[in-house]
Amino acid sequence: MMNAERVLDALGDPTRRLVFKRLREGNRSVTELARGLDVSRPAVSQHLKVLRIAGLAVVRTEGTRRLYAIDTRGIEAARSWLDGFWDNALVAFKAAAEGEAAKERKPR
Amino acid sequence: MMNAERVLDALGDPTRRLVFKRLREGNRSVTELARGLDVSRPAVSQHLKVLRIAGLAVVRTEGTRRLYAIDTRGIEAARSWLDGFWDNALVAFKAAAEGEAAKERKPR
DNA sequence: GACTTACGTAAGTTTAAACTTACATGATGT
DNA sequence: ACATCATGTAAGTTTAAACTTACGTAAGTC
Repeated sequence: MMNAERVLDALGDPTRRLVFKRLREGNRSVTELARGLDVSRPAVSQHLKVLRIAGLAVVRTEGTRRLYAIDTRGIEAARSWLDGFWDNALVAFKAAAEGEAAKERKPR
Repeated sequence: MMNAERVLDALGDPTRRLVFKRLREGNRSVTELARGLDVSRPAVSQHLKVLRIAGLAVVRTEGTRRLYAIDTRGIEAARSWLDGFWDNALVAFKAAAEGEAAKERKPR
């Protein structure tokens, strides 16, 4: 089972999310992924390692290159984690919303 | 619309996730939430602010206390964001699988 | 009105992690 | 065998953000 919290840690960085988003384009090499991003190629390599360990990316070696792609297992893990809050939260939020509505609208 | 990336940034910290998880217990004051956690009460306050801005928590003032609860909007935003990868990921995976299949066909 | 409780925030410190440079490795081409 | 390409990782630096202490404020209590 994938560790959902590890996934959230992985997705908690903007640059890493950029790398992750570029994985949608299909199988990409590290150099390709680094192109356009304003961080160095080794930095991207490190981000990919984190994504891989989190279960958000898979890698396949092809010759001298390493092609990365999205791994759905990490996504699924994060989804389940979020869903765990859904039921409980809905009740609590409803109660809070009713409390807020009863009071005068007050920003901040 | 809630900013999904802001939600992910918010959930990217372990301590903040701990606070968030404690919100499941229902409406809790800052002092209550801080109890048990190994960070100071102001630290929890700061985490709650981040959660609130991200759309993961709502607050309701009751006398001198401020009761926090889970806000489902942030959760929903994160879910949608993740779902945006789901389809693409499947496509990429398919493409990868086909590439693999083409390779598999020859050797062995 | 003084005192307490509960809290948010400012200011400064500490720490974790993101990043860079430099280097080592393994595959491919000549 | 040598050169090149693509990459991962070690080591050290830099930076962002998590944290603490100190303070100010608003609501409740005596």
